[in-house]
Amino acid sequence: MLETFETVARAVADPSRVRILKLLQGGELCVCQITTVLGLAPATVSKHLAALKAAGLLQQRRDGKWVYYRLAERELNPYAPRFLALLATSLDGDPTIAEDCRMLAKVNAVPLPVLCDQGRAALSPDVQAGEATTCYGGAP
Amino acid sequence: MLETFETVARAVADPSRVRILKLLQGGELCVCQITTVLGLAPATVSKHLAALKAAGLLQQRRDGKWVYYRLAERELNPYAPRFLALLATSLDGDPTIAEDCRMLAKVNAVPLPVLCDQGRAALSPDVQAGEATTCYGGAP
DNA sequence: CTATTATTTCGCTGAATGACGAAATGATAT
DNA sequence: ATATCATTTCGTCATTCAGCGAAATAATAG
Repeated sequence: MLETFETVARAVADPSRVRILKLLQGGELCVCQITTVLGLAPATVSKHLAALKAAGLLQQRRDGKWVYYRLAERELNPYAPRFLALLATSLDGDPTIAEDCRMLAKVNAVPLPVLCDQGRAALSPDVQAGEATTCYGGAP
Repeated sequence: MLETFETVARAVADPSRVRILKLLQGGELCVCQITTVLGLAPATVSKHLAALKAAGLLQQRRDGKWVYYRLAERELNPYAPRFLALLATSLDGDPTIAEDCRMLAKVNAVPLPVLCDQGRAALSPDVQAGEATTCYGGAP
């Protein structure tokens, strides 16, 4: 029980994993999308996702070649929902999280095959003016 | 901001530190009391307490030779109260936490000078029957 | 069946950390 | 001042872990 709690707490105690969780507040994303936003190696991201899933914070879904992750709605770990709730109302003003959010908007504009192939090189060099790059419910 | 969050999350992501926080739900305790309950070296406990304090989860008070720690009521870290609230309603059924609670009852029965001097050797060999060793509001 | 592609696992390295004993600090008491 | 005692800091060791590249796996495409 203490160990169960610790697993979730440890999962949340890493900035990269928090960034992933905040990204997924906007809905499910495939691994290559997350990888591109974070700017980390696929192996690293995959490990983080495995840790978050092991903590009951994420769920997985396979669609063809792509694996999509989303915030857990199933309660595998009794503490997971509480940490997710805490996170849902935290860090929205953080510059890194905000930047990730902007980056996600760009990533969403690129088809998956192109994104997976080219990574960040597939992104538009700058945000198009006039486009409402809303993130997920938060203020700009 | 992300770093501020991380500091609290990391502080909570260790079982010894969680045990300390749960112990302090019953009110302030001096270092030697915490040390005795946890069964760890004073140096180790001191470091944990410093980490918890740095995370804004604890406050300190000196009374003569003794230093008392308590859960922070001052908001030094904006995320600290939320983690404390989460912890307040967590782990009450955990065996380790429950055992710590029983141990605390014994510790409270010993005067501080004796406890600091003798450590666990000062504790009664077993719980006295008929004594209501209530912990902190939780069910037995 | 054989690429090709997305993701995961493996093996490694450098950095962070929990544990302890020993020494330093802060405070009281003699 | 000197001694004593509680706590903290320092130095060390073993373990853990984030990050990466390379190799393995899983799934589609040809």
